[in-house]
Amino acid sequence: MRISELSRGSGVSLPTVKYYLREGLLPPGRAMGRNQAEYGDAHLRRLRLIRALIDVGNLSVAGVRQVLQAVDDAELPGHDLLGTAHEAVAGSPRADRSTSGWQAARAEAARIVADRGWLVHERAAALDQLADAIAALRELGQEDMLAMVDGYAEATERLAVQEVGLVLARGDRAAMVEGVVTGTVLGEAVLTALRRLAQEHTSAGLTEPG
Amino acid sequence: MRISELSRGSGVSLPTVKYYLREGLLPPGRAMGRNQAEYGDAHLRRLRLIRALIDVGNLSVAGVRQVLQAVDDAELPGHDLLGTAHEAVAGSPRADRSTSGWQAARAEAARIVADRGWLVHERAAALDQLADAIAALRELGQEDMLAMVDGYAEATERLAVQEVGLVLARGDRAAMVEGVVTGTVLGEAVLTALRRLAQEHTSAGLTEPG
DNA sequence: GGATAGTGGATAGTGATGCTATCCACTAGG
DNA sequence: CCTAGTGGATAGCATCACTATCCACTATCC
Repeated sequence: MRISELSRGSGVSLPTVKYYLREGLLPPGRAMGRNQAEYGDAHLRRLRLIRALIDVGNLSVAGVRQVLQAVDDAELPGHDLLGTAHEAVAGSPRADRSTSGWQAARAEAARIVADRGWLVHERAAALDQLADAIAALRELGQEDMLAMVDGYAEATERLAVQEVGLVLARGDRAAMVEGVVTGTVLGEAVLTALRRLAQEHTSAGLTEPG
Repeated sequence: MRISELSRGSGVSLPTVKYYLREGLLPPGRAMGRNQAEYGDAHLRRLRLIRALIDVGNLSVAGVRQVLQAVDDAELPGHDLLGTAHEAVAGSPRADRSTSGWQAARAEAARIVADRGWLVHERAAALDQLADAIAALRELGQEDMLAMVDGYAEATERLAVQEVGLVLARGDRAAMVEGVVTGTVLGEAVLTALRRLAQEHTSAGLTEPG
C-alpha cells in the first residue's frame, strides 16, 4: 500500500498523512527504495484511531502521540496505559492551581475518593481535574451542585466495573490495549452525549408540562 | 469598582478583561465620564463564570458568548437554555458526517434514544455527538464497547432526574439559569473526573493482584 | 495646580496549534 | 521515455486566545 492509497482509504488528506508521519503519530512505512515505502493494514487502522482520538475524543496531536507511545510500549502494564490515556485527555491545566481555594478543593477531592475507598495514585491527573471543578463550583457559589458528587461516584463506580471487565474479557494484550484507549476516550464521548440527551428528556418532562 | 479592581479581584489580567469586554462576554460598565466606567459585583461574578467555562468546561470564547447570550435572554425558556448550553459545549463538529457509516450511526443513536422512550429534539447536537462516537467505535472494530451503552443510558437517566431536580429546587429564575449552565458544564467535568478515578481504582483492583 | 497613575478605546502583535502548499530529486509503471 | 506519484524538506496559512502598545484624557493626591 502506497501513501496515496493510505490517504484515500482513510479519508485523511495526503499532506495530513505526511504531517502525522513527521509528528511521529504514524510509524514510517517499510522503505522499498529511496523514494518508495510500503504501508500495511496496521497503518490504516492506526490512522483511523488517530482521527477518532482527535475528532471524537478532542485530543491534541501531542496527546495522541503520548497515548500512542504508551500503546506501542510493550513493556508498559495495562494499568499504566490507563493512566497515560487519562493524562492525555486531560491536556495541560488551564486553571490556576496555586490559590488556597484550589488547595482546599484538591483536599476535598482526595477526601471524596478516600471516603469511597478508591485506591488511586495520589498524583492522578483526574484528582486535579476534580479539584478544578470543585474549586470553580465553590467560587461561583454553586456548592449545592456538589450534592451530585455521591450520585456521580456511585454511578461511575458501577460503570467502571463493567468497562474494565469488558476490556479484560478480550483475549490478547493488543486488543486490550486498544480497548483501554477507545474505552477511555470514545466511551467518554458516548457517556457525555447520553448525559446530555437524558438531561434534555428529563428537563422537557419536568419543566414543560408544569 | 474600576476596571483594574475588576482585574485584581478576579485574577484575570487587565488586557484580558478588556478583551472580554470587546468580545461581548462581559457587559460594559456604567459610563461615568469620557474615560471612566463603573463596574459592579455582577461583573465580577460574570467574569468568574467566564473563566470557569473556559478553564474547566473547555468552552471556546465563542461558546461562552453563546451561553451568556442565552443566560441574559430573559424570554428564553429554561429548557431552551439547556439546549444552547449543550450546543456550546459541543463546539463545531470535526468528524465527517457525510459518510454512510455516520448516517447509520446517527440512525442507531436515534434508535437508542427512542428505545429508552426519551423525548428529545431530533436535531439535538448531542444526537450527532453520540453518532460521532458510535461511528468511530464501529470503524475501529470496537463495537463490543457498545455493550456499555445501556449502562450509560440507565445511569445518566437516573442522574438527570437528580440534576434537573436540583436546579428546579432553586427558587428564582436567575439562580436556575446559572444552575443550568454550571450544572451542564462543570457537572460534566466532575462526572468525567470521577469516571476516570473509578476506572483507575477498578483497574488497579482487577489487574494488579491477578 | 502640577505630577502621576490609571482609564476607555483602538489597533497591532504574539505564540501555539493543526494543518496545507510547494518544491525537489527521484523512480515505478505503462 | 514519459508521466504520475513518492519521500523528504521547508514554508505558508488560518484560527484562536490572548497580550502589548499607544492615545488623549481624567481622577486623585500632594
